[in-house]
Amino acid sequence: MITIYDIAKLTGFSPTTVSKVFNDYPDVSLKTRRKILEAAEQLGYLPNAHARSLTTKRSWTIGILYNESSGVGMLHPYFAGVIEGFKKVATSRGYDLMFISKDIGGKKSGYLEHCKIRGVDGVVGILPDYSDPDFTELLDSDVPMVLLDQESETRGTVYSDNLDGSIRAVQYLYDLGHRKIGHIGGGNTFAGVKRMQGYLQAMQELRLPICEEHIIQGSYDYTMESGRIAMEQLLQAADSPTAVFAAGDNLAIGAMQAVKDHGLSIPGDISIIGFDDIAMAGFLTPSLTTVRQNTHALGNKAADMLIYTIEGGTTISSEVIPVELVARDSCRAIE
Amino acid sequence: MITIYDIAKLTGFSPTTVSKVFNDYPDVSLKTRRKILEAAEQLGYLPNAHARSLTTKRSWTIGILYNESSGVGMLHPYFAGVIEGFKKVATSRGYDLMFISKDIGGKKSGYLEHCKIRGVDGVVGILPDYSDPDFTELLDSDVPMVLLDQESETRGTVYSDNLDGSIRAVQYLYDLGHRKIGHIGGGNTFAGVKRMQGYLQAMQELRLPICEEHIIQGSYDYTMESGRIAMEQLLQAADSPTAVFAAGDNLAIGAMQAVKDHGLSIPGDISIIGFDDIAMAGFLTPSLTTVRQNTHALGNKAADMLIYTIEGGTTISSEVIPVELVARDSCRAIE
DNA sequence: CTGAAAGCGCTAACAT
DNA sequence: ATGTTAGCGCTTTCAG
Repeated sequence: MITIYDIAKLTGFSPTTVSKVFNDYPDVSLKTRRKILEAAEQLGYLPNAHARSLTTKRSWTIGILYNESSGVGMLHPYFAGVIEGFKKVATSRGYDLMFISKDIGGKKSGYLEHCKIRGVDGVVGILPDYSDPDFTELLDSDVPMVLLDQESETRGTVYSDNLDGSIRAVQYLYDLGHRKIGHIGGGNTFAGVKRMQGYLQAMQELRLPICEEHIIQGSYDYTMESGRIAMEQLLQAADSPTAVFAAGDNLAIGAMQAVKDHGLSIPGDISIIGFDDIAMAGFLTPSLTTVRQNTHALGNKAADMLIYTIEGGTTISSEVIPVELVARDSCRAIE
Repeated sequence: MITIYDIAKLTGFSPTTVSKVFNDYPDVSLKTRRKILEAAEQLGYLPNAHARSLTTKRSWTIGILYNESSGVGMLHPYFAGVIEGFKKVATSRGYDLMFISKDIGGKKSGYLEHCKIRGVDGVVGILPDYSDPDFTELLDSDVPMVLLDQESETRGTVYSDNLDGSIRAVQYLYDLGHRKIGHIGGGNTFAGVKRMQGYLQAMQELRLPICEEHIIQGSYDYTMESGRIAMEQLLQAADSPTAVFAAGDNLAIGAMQAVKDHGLSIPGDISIIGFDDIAMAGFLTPSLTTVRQNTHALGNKAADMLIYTIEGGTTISSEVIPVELVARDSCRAIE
């Protein structure tokens, strides 16, 4: 391995000067800088990140926390989209991304321990359930952090405008003439709660009766299967809804299947609207009307915030990313 | 930060002995070991991975190479599934995962450079196109590596049995009575080529005429949109096929949409079979018959191989993971 | 069984 | 503008 000492030897300068060149110190003459750079090129020098981190206490690494236990995490397009967006700005700002699991070195440990051992500069959390005690330990630590889909007194957070999106979804169905509007919820997750809240609020504002039978919780991991089961229940209801707002596209897809299984048509018999706008939404039959989350913007913003914090900023803010209703074919006007 | 020196001071032993305890050296008395462990616990000691890596030249980090330029990468369920599987075994063996991009430190560089600077112990590649010159540089290096969806003389590789899967897909359609079987290809990717080959081979073995008009390439990134476009072309064909084998589920989904857009029914007018078995497949209407790739096994196997290589093993092998035909509703028997 | 000493590659005061 | 020195936290001979 080529080190700065090799370059120093070759050029006759000291290792310090060599180091200065690579760190863009101003107090190196242009001539020296050139010589050193040339020698580095010639020798094929590459810096050693570990050595650098050891002295500077900066690893230029950001940890990604995500749900590993439930199958969801990575496999959900939402997660993938956010990470894509996050990675783009993190990379451009010089940071690399590392997955932080509860285990390290093949042994059980915890998020905080893992972060400390790896010396990550900060962490981005994308979890459905932030109440995990192992997570709160990290939350109470001094590790810079930004959270997706969460509110916090002490940390920056980023999330979609779930409330607005839900209200618009219900309003949209209302405008199409629907009065019996059901909801398939996203369980006790941050987004699930917010969307439920938006649904309830919209129903109230529109002076629509809120019928308990028309509100069914899907699972916290937004699986299609749980959407299917929820819709089954909705269809059992005495006076089943003419339209359903599902808290996630996967839930909506499961719901669509249940409707079809009952020999009913979408949107003929029941209109369905989802939340997310996963890539698939436009390719379903019928194509799914949904509330689009801007996952890319979510990721971008989260990275901006985290890096700001890492680099000394201190604002604790909540960034709310606007959503957009995408009208397709799964809802129809009635009456 | 608590270091081994703090523990040494507290217990009265030398830093060396402390280090030995954490590295499970046998030549430390049980009593000493206990005292040191206790002190470590009490002080809240956590090792510093950078310092350790600096001396040992082992980072316990594995780099993930994936396609960042095309939007595909991370967003495709295939990728996510493989990484999930990979991560599980890597984590259990003590390794963490880091994304390796072409950039590092916010500057353009290259995969190899990035790997060297970060000192990863090995790399797993999941790329559609391994001919990227920036990648071949890494391929020619001494960095331990395993490749997905690729064959190589010098590196371990893991891939699904694309040939077998494709042959079975065609055979399945044949058994249902189909004789005019079209193919939507996965472009010039490893999997695309293999699946095309399987299609052609099966057609020949079944003594079915191979009609150029019935073979259309989708895009190398397997987008639904490209599947839709390909199917449009297939429908223009003078004597359009009664069944289509698509090289990926996304392609199949796009194809299904095109068929429906033409007022035709699946499987009434045209049968379609895909490849992948993404989570969505069973929830489409009609549900999609497809060839299931075991992404989890792919990831597991790749991790096993890579770690074996990292830890001194030298076998260069290709591991082929079996696939499975999942019959659903998008294909029907004719005549 | 325990410890002293050296060194991994780099950076940061602090001279000069 | 350049160099000296010390040290980041840990492991590894090698001696005792």
